Amino acid sequence: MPYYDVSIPLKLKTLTYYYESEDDLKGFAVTVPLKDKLYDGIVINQRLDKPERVKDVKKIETLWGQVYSKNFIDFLLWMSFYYITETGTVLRLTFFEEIMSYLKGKKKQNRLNTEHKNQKEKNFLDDLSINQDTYLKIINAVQKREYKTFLIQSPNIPYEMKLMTEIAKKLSSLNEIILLILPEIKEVKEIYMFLRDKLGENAIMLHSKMKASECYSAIEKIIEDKAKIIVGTRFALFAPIKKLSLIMLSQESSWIYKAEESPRYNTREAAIMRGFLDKCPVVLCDSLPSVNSYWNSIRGKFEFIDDFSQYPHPELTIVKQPHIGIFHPEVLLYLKMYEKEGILVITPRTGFSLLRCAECGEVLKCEKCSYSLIYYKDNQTVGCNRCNLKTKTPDSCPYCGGIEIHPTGVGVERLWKELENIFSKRGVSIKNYNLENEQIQGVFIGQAGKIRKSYTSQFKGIVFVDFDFFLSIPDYRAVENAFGKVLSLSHLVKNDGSIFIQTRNPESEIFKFFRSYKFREFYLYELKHRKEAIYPPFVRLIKLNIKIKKTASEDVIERIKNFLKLHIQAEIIGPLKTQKKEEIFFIIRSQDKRKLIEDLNLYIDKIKSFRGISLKIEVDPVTLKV
DNA sequence: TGATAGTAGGCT
DNA sequence: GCCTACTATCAT
Repeated sequence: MPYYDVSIPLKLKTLTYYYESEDDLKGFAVTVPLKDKLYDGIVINQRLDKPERVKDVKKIETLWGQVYSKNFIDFLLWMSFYYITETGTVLRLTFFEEIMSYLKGKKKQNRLNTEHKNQKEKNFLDDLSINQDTYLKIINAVQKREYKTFLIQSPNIPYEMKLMTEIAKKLSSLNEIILLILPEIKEVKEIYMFLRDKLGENAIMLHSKMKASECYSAIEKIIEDKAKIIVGTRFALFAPIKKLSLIMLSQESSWIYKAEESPRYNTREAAIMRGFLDKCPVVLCDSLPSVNSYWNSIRGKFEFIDDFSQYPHPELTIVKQPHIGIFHPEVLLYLKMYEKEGILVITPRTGFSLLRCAECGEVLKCEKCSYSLIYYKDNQTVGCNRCNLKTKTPDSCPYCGGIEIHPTGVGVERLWKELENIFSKRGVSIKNYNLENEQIQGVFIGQAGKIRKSYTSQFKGIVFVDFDFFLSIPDYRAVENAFGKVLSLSHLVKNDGSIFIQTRNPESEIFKFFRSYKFREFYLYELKHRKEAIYPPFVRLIKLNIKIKKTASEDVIERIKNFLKLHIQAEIIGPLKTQKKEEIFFIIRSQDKRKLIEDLNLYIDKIKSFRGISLKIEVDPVTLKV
């Protein structure tokens, strides 16, 4: 009697059912009984015997037909294995609900047509050009129908978008189905609009802010093979496309690609695996590819394409952040010379500044979470961005009692004041940079984390103030991220423009790579350091987050640690504290990357069964902080 | 000692 | 996701 493992979109692993059919039902939608209810699920695989421990195997109630390809099921299984989660949790990412309502014929009532107005006479993408060699390489790779990953270092983000649209145009004319993924919804819409103008109904959009009915009709088009180009956010990687020809990922190093809920997958890694299983090429683009991806190109796993050096770039100047005043004289001069052509000044934080005790040199920190406190000069308060707490500015240093506390570092408030001082007499307007398509004239202020990328506005220059903040973030990827940020904004600068970076330590080794865009040396430097510090990509890190409930016995943590040490052949770091008292985490580190995941899959149920805890697992964590 | 609430475990 | 069985707590 044939048995089938069925996954149901619940936090649940596969369950076994039988069905009188010798067919391989892998990828079929089915309805099965569970407890005393019926659930829809998907057949994951066929098996000859029932699992030993199960007494009565129930029967598959209804067979709905094949909805996922076998490759796609393998992709789900890989997701479940690699991220150490139940198959059901992964299944929930795959538009299963939409597929079932399609099969059951419950077509959504008001087919909200996403018909868009044939507006836009001109799009910023029209004028851009791309490297024809790169274009042809990708088209050729698609026609070979083999897995292969390209890593393209792009000159800027608009270039990536243009490359995507050109390739989409060509491949849709050849009847290929391609998936374009970008980090932000705004960017997805931009490309979608452009492609809709050129290619009409062939292009569809998929992102998490779409209405249920819009999402449904998108999935319907995919099922009926009417969609040739699927453009979306990471959400779209799990679209039930039967035969993919190409996956392209813009800004592969973006932190937005990391899912924040279980399964905490990394879109880049998942996209590569989907391409591998579907036997199609994967193209990763970034102006500053992640160290991880670059390493993969060094060791021959990816083909590296340098389109960055094919195009001119703004001059990058690194100057000393002065102790008094905010701007280096050279920067000040530049501001005064080019203020009419538009200059964007970027600071890492809100408020006026941080505070530092002149006696002991400590920067004032939040008592609860030890984040640096932000000083708001106007109302004489200090606040913690993480805990959202605001208190009166202390009169004395909490560490040494000293009474000389000075502002240090630069925030938005302080920038405003300084720029007003410099420019008020000259009648120059100072504005917050947040609107799109604004007339660029005068001096703009932006806070690094909040800048929304525009693809049309162009400045004469960008100035990064207090850049050291980005480098001091406690994350092994801080350097990579800091310079990634600079390059991801470089398209906002005209070709004859300049980017200034103000730092307290301009002699530092890392800046020498960026002065002349010497990326290879940067990567080698960074990789050397990671190897020495035993960090990825040379090892695998897994974070185990443990919430301790009231019912837990006092020594659970100790017992879990002993269990891990006994069964997992890896370095167990922790328990480490989080800012929440009832939550701790372990970092598990191993050079045998595959074995670590295998071992954890083996023992995860045992770890979960410790009483009074709830466990969250994160493979390849983005940051070691919580 | 039984009602009640909150929670942990299993489902094939 | 949902049902059930368990246990801690408290009023009776």
